[in-house]
This record gives sequence, C-alpha cells and structure tokens, in this order.
Amino acid sequence: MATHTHPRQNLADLTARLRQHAQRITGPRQLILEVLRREDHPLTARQIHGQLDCDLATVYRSLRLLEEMAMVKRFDFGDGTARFELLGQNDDGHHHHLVCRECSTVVEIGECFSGNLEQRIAREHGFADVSHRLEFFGLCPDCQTA
Amino acid sequence: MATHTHPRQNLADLTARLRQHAQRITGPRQLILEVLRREDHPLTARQIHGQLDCDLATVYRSLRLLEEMAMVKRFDFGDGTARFELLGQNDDGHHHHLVCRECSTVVEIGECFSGNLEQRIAREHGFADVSHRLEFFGLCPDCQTA
DNA sequence: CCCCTTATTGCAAATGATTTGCAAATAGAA
DNA sequence: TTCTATTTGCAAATCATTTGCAATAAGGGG
Repeated sequence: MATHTHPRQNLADLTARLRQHAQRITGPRQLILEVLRREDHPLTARQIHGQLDCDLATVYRSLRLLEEMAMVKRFDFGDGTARFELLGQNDDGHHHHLVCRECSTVVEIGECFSGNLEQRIAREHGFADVSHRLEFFGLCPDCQTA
Repeated sequence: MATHTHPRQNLADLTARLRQHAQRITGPRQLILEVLRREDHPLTARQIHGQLDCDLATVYRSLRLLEEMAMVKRFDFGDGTARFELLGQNDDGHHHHLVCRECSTVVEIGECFSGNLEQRIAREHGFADVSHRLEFFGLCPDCQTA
C-alpha cells in the first residue's frame, strides 16, 4: 500500500550498522532503533521518548548520532518539531510527505519530484550540490467530514 | 533579474491596506512594513527588530497580524527560525527559494513547480485543499570557492 | 484641539524544543 | 575482572516565540 516502505530491517542488522561506526551499542540506542523500526511514520523525539525509559536528552543525542551515521533521517513539517524516520541501508531516504493540517496524520509519498528542475535551478544560479525539501499539506479524509 | 519581484509598493498603499482591516496604524507596524519593503529577501523577526526601535515581542505580534491579513508571508527554511517577506496585493506569495547552506544567501525562485503532482497526490489519498512547501538548498558560487 | 475608549506596546516571565555541563554509570577492550 | 573512554541522567542553559499585564498611544466624538 504505502509507496514508501522500509525493508523492516532486523535488529541484528541495525546493531551491526551501529557498530560499524565504532560507537557503543547501548540500551537506549537499541531501543530507539526498535521504536523507529516498529512505526513507519516520522516520530518526534518526544514521541520516541514516550515509548522508552531513558532521558529525553539521551533520545536527542542518540537521534543526532543516528542521523550523522545516516541510519535515521530528519524531516521538518514546519511546526517547529523535528520528526525522524529510520533509513534502510543505501537508502538516502529522500521522499516526501502529505500531512494533515488538522490531525497531523502523515502519508508517505514515494519520490516523484523530477530532479530536472533542481538541476536547472542549480545551473541558472551557479549553485552546487543542490537538494530540496518538499512537503505537502492538506485535509485528510477524516478531517474533511468532521 | 530576480524572477520574483515585488512592485515595490509605496507606504501609502501599505498603510491603506493596513487600515482596511480596522487595525490601528501604529509606528512599529509602519516601520516593519518599511523594512520589509526595503529588503526583498525573507527576513527573520530578529533581523527586522535589528533595524527598528521597538520591542521584539511587538515585532512578532505585528508579523503575525500582517500574516493574517495576507500582507506578509512566512517561510520556513528548516533552521528553526521563521522568515518573512512582504506580499503584493492579490499576490498569494507562493514561490520558492534557493538557500546557501553555508552563508544563508537566498535566491528567489519564481514559481515553477507544477500543480499537477499536487492535484494527483490529493486525489490519490483523498486529501482536500492540498498545498506544498518547497525549498532548495545548495552552495552558492562564493561558498564553493572558499 | 481635547477626551475617552480600546487597541497596542514594553517588559518580564512563561513556553517548548533542543542542547550542554558534569559527575555517576557502563560498554567493551585488555 | 579491571580499566578507560563513552554514555547517561539530571539540571540548567539556549533559542525562537508567546503571553500576562499595567502603562501608553491611536483615532473617533465632541
């Protein structure tokens, strides 16, 4: 159904990836990966923390680490709170979301935005290494009737 | 040059528009409009405040008001700080930016993102009233050499 | 031009997300 | 098991933004 799906990686693999970066495999880090693996929607640090039993600061620190090692991707829906999703191996995680303005329900959108425009924009303005951030907002079916 | 240009509205017009909403024409509000009119790049509340002589809270309150009356548009570059641009009359202000990841230089990009995709996404997921937020990031010419 | 009512401002304190300092706890190598 | 460099928990600090409230100013009416 979902246009975007993680291969639902197993914990062993995740742990192995963690180890690659010469980082310690700690309880909180594994737990965070478990939570992210379980859900496949972007979660806020607070939401993750709600399902764990460790300090919120640790969640933030771990997420930052995981983001640096490209195991997690950060999204910004413009509401002042970052969301995080687990990344598969060799997955740059580039895709977009459709977010309900009312209830914040999130639908994952498979990549479908042509990179042509991006390239052209880069060239026209002499910019290098151009990327983009794109999110959609609207009213989900439920919130339309309500 | 710029693909996006404000008609460089005069203050009298801006003032008139302000008055339409039965709001008082106060010093701070006029000054904020002047600052926004002078620059044609998105400015943060703090940057605006730097060119004024009033409380920062007043700047935030005024910007919120101006945004509600559609005289100003808020942009989000994902750095946790909102930016504001003046809107022309009958201008919904929908356009995008190309932001330098190093020096934060901003280039205005004329709208060029097809609404087709947006429509299709809305339909496919049963969402209504769908809009999008799109920004580009890269390295500007100066920061590439440096 | 002055007065009066109400919208606005300034200031300080509150929020909420995220970060940081530091001492106590712990993963993993020896 | 021991030892040391990482991590964690906790509390306090940041940062952008908002809010309570008393003092002040805008603009209609006289």
